Amino acid sequence: MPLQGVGALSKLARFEMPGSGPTITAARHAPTMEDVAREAGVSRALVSLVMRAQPNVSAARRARVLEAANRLGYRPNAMARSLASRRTRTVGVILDDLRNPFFAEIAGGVEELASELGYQLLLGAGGRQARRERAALATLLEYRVDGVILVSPRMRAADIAAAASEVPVVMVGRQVRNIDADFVTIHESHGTRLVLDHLVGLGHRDIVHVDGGTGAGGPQRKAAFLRAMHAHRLGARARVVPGDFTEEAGVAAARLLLAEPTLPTAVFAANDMVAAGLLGGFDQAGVQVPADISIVGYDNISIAHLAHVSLTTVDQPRTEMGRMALELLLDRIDNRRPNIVRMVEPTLVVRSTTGPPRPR
Amino acid sequence: MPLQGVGALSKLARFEMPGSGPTITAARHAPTMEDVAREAGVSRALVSLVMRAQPNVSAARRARVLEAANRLGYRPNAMARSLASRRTRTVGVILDDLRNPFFAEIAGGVEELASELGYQLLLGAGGRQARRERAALATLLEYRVDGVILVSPRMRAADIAAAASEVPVVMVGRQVRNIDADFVTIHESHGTRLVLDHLVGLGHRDIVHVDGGTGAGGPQRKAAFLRAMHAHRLGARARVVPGDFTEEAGVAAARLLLAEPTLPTAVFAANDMVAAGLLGGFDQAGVQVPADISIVGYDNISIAHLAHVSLTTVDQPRTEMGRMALELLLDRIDNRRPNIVRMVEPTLVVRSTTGPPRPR
DNA sequence: GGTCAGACTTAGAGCGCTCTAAGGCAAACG
DNA sequence: CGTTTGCCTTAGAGCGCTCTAAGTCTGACC
Repeated sequence: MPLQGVGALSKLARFEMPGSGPTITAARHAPTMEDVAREAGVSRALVSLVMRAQPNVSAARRARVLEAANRLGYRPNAMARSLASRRTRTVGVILDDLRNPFFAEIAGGVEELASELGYQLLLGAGGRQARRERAALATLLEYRVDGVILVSPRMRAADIAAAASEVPVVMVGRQVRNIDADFVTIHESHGTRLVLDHLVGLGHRDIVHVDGGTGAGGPQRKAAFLRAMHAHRLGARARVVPGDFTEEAGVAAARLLLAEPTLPTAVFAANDMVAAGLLGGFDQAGVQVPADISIVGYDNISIAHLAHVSLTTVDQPRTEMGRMALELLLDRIDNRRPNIVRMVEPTLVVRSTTGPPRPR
Repeated sequence: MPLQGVGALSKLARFEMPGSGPTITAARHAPTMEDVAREAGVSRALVSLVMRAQPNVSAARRARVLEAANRLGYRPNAMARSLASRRTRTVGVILDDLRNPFFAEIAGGVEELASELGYQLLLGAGGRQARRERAALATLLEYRVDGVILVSPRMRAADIAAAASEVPVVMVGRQVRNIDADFVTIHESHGTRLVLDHLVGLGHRDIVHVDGGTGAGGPQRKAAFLRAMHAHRLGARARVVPGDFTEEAGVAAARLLLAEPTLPTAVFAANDMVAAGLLGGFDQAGVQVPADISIVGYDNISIAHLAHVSLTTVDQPRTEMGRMALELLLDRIDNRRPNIVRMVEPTLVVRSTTGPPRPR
């Protein structure tokens, strides 16, 4: 195994004893193609051919090179390869925060497919700040990634457009007009419609939506709720309580609703965190779910399926979205073609927080 | 903005019209240092000096170069830089699965610090398979990362040792003897002792541990439980129910305990998932927590703090562990020094699933 | 036996940058 | 007024690989 930190020494050695044979110096630094070529008794270019699994190399030569490489512990230098070939086989992923499972799961999907296809992932997080996000993107571009996946980016459209003019870009969860990129988005209103079809089908009429405020997707989901209520001829009874995608908002909403003379029969939360807060709030007040009130979440985060929670919610196939984004990106990298917008269909996962309303 | 996919064309152009001036060709490919140097009227080396923020460049020259770079939209090529400088300012992170919050949060910690220090993250996931993990590691090494962080690796020690002899390595969550690497580990038994001190302090004597089976940390946690019970002179009453770190195991354990004539007064679960399962199981049977039985988890995953769950549990500072791992790694990269083992102290987070036992 | 296509192999010029050694040039010195 | 000292700046040799153009060597064919 080569030692580290002796690069300078090895260079010296090479100059000082030019006739001492390759073996001695080869052991001092990470072996290069040159070393392998010498060991196998062929030219450097042939080694390159073998390493890239090109045809037109005789089986005998190939075996000899491979064996030499193996003997030396040769590891191709991806930097040098990328520099010469102008291809890095690396894609950049920019997301908000890995600690947010939504992003982590999308990244997981990207990673999964990337490793299957022999691509490497360069990761950058923006930590909810457009400025840091932009910096992370700039760095990725310095690494000359073959393409970039932006997951719900917060950057200004102009910044994204600039990047998209330099490198193939796929955006997940946010659509921006007039940008040369592909998109993976969720059919938002469809998910909401599924929820209301379910609730109304169970017999609910008084349905409250605890919304997500101005956060990403919040206004859209609220609008979709109102539209869907309207479609069910319940437009007049549609009610929205303000929230903000957090558990605390759910707790607060539960408190608010409990303070009123009559409870609605069902609550549709902007996401699962809010739903969890609602669950907690009602639970503490002795209100039974779903006997007294039904609750539906959105996202199907990991807590939703817990026996103790067992939340009816809308699932977004996050892993699938990640894979899809990479798929589009790689296709985009080697085919010049019109932009694609891929819609993902959410599905309803019915668990035990929903049931028919208590007869009155 | 430079167009993509016209590299060959630009090369042609350069040869065909050698006297046509640099501006025409410069617009066709991503600008290089050469282009910036020409634009600023200085040598390429000076541009390099400026780009690396080296001293000994006059302010005037520096400004002129920076301005030229900006005008051209120059972006240093990290591949070329790495190749020449033999430093990539890139660290590799290998983990099991991004979709597991435990790993995602550690990775989040690493990312956070990395971006603060101007390092880039190359990510690889093993998907619970030692083979894939090894492959991911090999790829990272081809990219000549400056160092590697292995989070709870499943690889054989020999594979890790081989990697550690090529590149600085820091391991998180697993300790291996005789490997030239640093370690970030959790003081396992301390966490368990905190739990038992808490429970015994509340007056509990009949405490059951639902263990994690043979999974990582399972046997250790079980052993720590037995030791701590012994230390409290409760060795004879210590009881372990087999589990496996999943929610289902918790549900099954609850069912098992409920089938017995008397319930223990407290249960210490191997992790929060098991605790959630216990909670669900007892809940369904109408057993009150913590009035009838206290439950303690381990990990403090995001669900633990939900109002509806509010689980007393042991927190492991995952973000901190990630940051610490990178800190050690970077220190290790530029200082040759003895290996370091950094112990992280878990803390007990008391919420509402624990209370004094019901008097009998 | 000479020729030539086709299969293999090799030489060598980059890819875009870093970094050492050497060069230029002004101010300061004797 | 010729040096010397320091500060800037430059030339140029790589870093390890890819890839085109130019070989070399067979064996088949006439």
